[in-house]
Amino acid sequence: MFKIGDFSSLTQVSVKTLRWYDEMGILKPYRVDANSGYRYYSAGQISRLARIRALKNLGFSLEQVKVMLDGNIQAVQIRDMLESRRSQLVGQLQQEQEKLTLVEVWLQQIENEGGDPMSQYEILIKKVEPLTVYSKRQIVPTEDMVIQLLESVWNDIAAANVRKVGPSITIYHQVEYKERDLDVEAAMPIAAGCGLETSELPPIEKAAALVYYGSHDGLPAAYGALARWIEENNYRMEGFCRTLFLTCAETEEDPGKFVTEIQVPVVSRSEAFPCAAAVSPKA
Amino acid sequence: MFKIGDFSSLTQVSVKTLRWYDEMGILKPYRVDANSGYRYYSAGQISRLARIRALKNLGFSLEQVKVMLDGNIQAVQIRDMLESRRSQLVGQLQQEQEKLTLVEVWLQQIENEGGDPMSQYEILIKKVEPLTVYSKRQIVPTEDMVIQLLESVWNDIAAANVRKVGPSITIYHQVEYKERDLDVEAAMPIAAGCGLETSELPPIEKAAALVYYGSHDGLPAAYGALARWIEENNYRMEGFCRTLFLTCAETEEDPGKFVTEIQVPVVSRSEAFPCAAAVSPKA
DNA sequence: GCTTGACTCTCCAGCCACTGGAGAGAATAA
DNA sequence: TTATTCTCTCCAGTGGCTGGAGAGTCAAGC
Repeated sequence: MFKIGDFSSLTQVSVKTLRWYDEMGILKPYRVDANSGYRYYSAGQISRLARIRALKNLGFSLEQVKVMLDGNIQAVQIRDMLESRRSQLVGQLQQEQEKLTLVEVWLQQIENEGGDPMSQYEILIKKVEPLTVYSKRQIVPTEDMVIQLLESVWNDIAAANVRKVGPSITIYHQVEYKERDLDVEAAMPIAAGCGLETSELPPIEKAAALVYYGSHDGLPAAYGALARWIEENNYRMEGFCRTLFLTCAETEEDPGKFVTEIQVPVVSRSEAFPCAAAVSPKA
Repeated sequence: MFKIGDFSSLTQVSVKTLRWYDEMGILKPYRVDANSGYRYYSAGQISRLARIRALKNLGFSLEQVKVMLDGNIQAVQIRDMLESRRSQLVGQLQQEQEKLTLVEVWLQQIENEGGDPMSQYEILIKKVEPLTVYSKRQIVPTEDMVIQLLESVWNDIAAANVRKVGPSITIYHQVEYKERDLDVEAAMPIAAGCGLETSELPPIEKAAALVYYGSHDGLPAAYGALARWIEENNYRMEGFCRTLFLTCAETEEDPGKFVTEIQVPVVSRSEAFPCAAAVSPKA
């Protein structure tokens, strides 16, 4: 029988943590003195505590640990929990790996160029959620006509008296760069089920996004910069580029102050993530 | 000029988050109406928000992001922050990798053997903190004499009237297994500066630890099981093993209920961690 | 039996970066 | 003038603890 302090120095688990495990019902003391409230632990409980620490060590939450230790649980359930934990870990590992790569690329750029260290960071990798939109897709002869397609979308929405819930988007349904006969979609996010026929823009798991300031004349250069960045950061374009007109003629008068976001779907150049091979045991 | 909701759908950052950034002083609205308290954002702020999101994306805290954006900060400081973030990330990656390996080994064992899925998890990898102890080191002819060495330590401590602050420990200062002439140290954690001469047990960065129940006769088998586990989990022993007598003759009468912990220092077999190579950019 | 000091108790606040909700006021459309 | 949709502020909660305050308890020495 140990008092909490002794049990703590025995197991190298802090007194606070032991009290917390008591409160959570994950490790009740063997006996609690009714008068003083003192907690007394038995030697036999060291095992349970060791298990708790081992499971926590693998990154399970206390709630999960509780289930694994208390529920009269079968091997198959343990396996399921391990499986889901594994895929979680693989995902985390990939994410961390990506962050690390980004940090290291940035460091390299500082070493090499010494320029404004913030300048690069207009660009970020993000997940784009699926979006409900009203849209029109068409093959237009030249770039200029894209705006007219967009305007026709605005007109339809104004006519139907529907609220816009996001910025105008154009999607280029072609992988290569073309000057003529562009297959382009003009889309406007609206709420679903509001009269107009809607469609769903698919999510982009990983998009390289660049926010650009200034008139639309600069957009080709911005696309170029983004393409270069994608190359340098060991990604590969895969999918259709989107342009989001965050502000444009509708909300901003001065074209020099337009704000535009370019989204390019990408995948890591090193898919079949190099760690994945090293990960499986006894490989 | 956008109201918070519009700015939110424009940037895909939630209203709550924008309010939070306001409160934290990391992104103040362009204008706040004095009467209504309504927040109004300008298109120009999209850039700052994009930077915030990009830096957060790399895993920096809001506090750090604030410093990076507000302080008139030099390239060298940015570099330092990136450097420290990088080493942090490398550490995290290694840890996650290890967890993943442990999870996968466990999964494999379930596949192969289908036995009690919890049984393995008496064992965990942990860091052992340095410890201040009173100790005696000696070459003893046989295993049995180890107990006597330990008892002599107990006697010294009792004679000096000093409190013990942890379990008795024996350390085998030899790498190979020997039956005779063991170089062994018996140690007892005590507070520093209490009269007795103390020494410091070094920390163990990574120890495979097994908690064992039962009389000391079973210890050799436990050592064997631990050694096997280490092998299977792709570790390698490196350093001197410790035995912690969590309970023994002092606190427990029944030798069948003794609780003992074995600690074996280990290193990952795959030092020069396989991901490390894949990590550097443009490798 | 009394004092001292070490231990233990409970309860509250804080961490991080938000999310969710309540209740009240403000803006906009019909 | 509603009715609806914003927006505001304030509070609670997340996980897994750590730290601290203030009060009660235990064990040893006198």
